[in-house]
Amino acid sequence: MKQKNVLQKNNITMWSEEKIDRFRQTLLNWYDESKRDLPWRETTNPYYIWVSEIMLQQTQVDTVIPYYNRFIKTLPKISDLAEAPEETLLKLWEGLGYYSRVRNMKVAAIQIQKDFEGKFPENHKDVLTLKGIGPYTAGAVTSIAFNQTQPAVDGNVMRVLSRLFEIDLDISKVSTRKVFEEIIRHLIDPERPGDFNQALMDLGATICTPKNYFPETSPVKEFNASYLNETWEKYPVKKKKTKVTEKTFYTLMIKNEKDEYLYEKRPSKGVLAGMFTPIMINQETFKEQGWKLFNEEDDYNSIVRELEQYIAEVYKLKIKMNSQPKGILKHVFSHIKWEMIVFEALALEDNARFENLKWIHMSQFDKEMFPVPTQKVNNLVETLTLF
DNA sequence: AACCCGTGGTT
DNA sequence: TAACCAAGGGT
Repeated sequence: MKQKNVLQKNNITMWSEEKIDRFRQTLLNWYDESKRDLPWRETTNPYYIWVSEIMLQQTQVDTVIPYYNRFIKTLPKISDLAEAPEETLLKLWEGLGYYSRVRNMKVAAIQIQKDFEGKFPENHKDVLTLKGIGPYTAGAVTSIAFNQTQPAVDGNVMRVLSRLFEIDLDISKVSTRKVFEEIIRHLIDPERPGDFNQALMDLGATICTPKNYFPETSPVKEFNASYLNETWEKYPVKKKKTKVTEKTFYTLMIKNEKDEYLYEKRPSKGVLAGMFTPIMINQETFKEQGWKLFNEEDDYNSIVRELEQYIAEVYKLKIKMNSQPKGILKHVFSHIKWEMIVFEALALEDNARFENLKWIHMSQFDKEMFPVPTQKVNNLVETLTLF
């Protein structure tokens, strides 16, 4: 029995060597003329390439640029990253999201100091051992910084290739990436692998986009089977996401006599792990615990009395809440939607002394790292007069 | 394999 | 507006 390779299994016919050569030339010529000027394209320093690739995970180029510039300016060497306190790193990352990315980078920087004598590893397998670096990022860094012929298959590349070859595999599945990597191993330019990978991504980001895709404007349209067959609207195939769940929180901005506000550090796992928010009480959990004498509608009086009692019992803190919410804020995550019913409150005695609680004065807000939902609450409260 | 993890921009 | 999307990785 003859063993079928990955491409044969998926009914993908690879181009001839001659066609592959023409494709490389066409794509790289287009890239040389049309590539975007990006700060991380001014260097081959693997550390800087690494930083950019981590920031670019699930994040748009325009968002990343200022973060990237500030990050490498503040921490110009891997050793700086390895030695930086977590608060410094989180402040540099504030607003970018997916905060485990920067925590993992610190872990990886320490790995590099320990296992690779402080020098970013060149071996692809070594790179993959670094925390937070997966198949895409390993391929990106080794191809761009070290000119290795490694595939770097991201969402752009899968979209471009699925249209070029009319591939109907579901690109939301992790296993699909391997098929596209095999295609890239055939196509990648051995002289300029990093540029080749980046060219495909630029093409996906600027021309071969998800929407507003006009294939006749593509520099490689003659290679595009879905264009020639007028089937491009079918690609890429992507399973729809499940709906986001909604959660409602009574959110308490508690102020003491020193005009400081009370924040609570979230658990080390889960959403916004280890970050500060005001005290947030999940409405559902609250009800389940038997605090249910209130009815909703526009009368918050009974809710407020219960919340005051709850804070006294759970946090050992006497507070006086305003009887009406200051506002209702919404924040959408990738998979959750928060509704925050924000109340202002005064601490009648400053005896909240739990480890996870922290009083912070408004004048220190810009020095603290706050996730965006907390920033929204802060902004709301900054506009109000308490009592 | 399926789900978790932020945020901002578009349609 | 709800849904979708963006240079993914960890568990």
